[in-house]
Amino acid sequence: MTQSEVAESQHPRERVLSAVYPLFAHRGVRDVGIDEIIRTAGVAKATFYRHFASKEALVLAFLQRRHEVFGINWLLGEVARRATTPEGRLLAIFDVFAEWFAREDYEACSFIRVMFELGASDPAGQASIGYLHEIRNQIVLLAKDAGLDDVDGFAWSWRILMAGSIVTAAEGDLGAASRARRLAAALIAQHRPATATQAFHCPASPGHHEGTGQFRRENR
Amino acid sequence: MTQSEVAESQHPRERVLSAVYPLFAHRGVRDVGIDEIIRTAGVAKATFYRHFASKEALVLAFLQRRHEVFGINWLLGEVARRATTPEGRLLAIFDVFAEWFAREDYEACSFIRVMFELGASDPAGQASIGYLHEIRNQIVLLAKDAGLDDVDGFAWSWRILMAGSIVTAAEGDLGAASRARRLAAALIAQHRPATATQAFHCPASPGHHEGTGQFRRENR
DNA sequence: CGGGCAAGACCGACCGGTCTCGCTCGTGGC
DNA sequence: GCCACGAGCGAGACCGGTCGGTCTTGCCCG
Repeated sequence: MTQSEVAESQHPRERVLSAVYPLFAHRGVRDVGIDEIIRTAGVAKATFYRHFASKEALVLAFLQRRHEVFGINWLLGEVARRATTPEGRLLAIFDVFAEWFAREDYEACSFIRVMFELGASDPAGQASIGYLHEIRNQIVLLAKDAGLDDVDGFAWSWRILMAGSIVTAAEGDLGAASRARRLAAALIAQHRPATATQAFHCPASPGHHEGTGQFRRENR
Repeated sequence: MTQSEVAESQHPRERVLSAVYPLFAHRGVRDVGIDEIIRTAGVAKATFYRHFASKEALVLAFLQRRHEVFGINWLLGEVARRATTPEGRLLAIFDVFAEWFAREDYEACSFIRVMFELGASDPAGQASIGYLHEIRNQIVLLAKDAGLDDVDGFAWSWRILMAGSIVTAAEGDLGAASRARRLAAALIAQHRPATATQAFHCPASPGHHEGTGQFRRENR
């Protein structure tokens, strides 16, 4: 193997995965057909199906790739470069988001998009939800590091801010990240134990249950 | 006309719209084909195309219908039934959301789903973003009623909470609405003018711009 | 020589969209 | 009051294109 050419002389499976990544990430899953995939990857159709049992298998592999290169672990690394304290690392998530949202080819979160595109009952939708839960679990660990109260409820609320800013950024809000950061700071204050908890006014909601870490909805 | 039968003896366009509504709302737009639509509506294909120029035109009509029967005006009505004060009406949004999320056939926000499914450059995606902006504009008016500061930034932040809870509810958080409500209360406190503004600690972010009402991203 | 490959023909199913049939029913001329 | 007409309709054949997926061919390289 000459190793020259471009970098295309890799394993066909790898060529397919790296070719399909931007297509799926930017345009979603259903809009990209097999023919376009193999054309972009420069791979024969038979070769594609030697390495992937079906398009669904490719989608699952894409989601895993997304999780590996642009998921929570990548985010935790970025966050660690920017802050040293546990609370600072939490808030730094939205500084990373600010750079992400500012990209002119901002493509939002593939897990959320696939969950909506294919539905929660589809295997790829289930996998997406699984990765989103993995993100939330890491938030739980960060919250524990920060010594916060009710880390599970905190992580769910944190996910609201992450998902909400991702969506409103796609809607067109250029300041979504900084807005979410302000809300995140308030959320941290709400979950700081004992000393100087919430000093702000929280109007009561009649018949308003607490809503702790409860979970699970049957797939539609 | 006997007027009996069922209630199906309406105008074909209306039959198509009411038949397609649950299909699009629950399964998205691309998953539902023309053949299934006309079969469900009990309408001939030629009749369908007499009333809709294309499937895209049907999607646009669906979005408009969604906006009319389940959009911001419906939400404002529900909210008015539950609260009298401006701040109470704002917070009541998440009480309505709590009931919405609890439905076993919860289908999330069609505007967000279509925006992600078709992309921001697609006409239907553009229309969806337009309806989302209309929602935000009504939040601005509610915020003005409540006498809050920076109503535009407030409305964007409020949309973060709405969109975020919608997404995390789809992920499986049964308490998304009450969590968002708590955050919303903190957001209102942040935007209450002068008297007793934020008493909580908001850690500084190095090089962190303010992020006011700026807006607009070019369609990808 | 043989396994993995690129190229691409081929498959049935379905896509969005057009067009041809009859049938029905409301309407206007008489 | 009657009837012929025509618009609108349901049913469905049909169109080219594309979908995901299979299979054949011939090449290249170990």
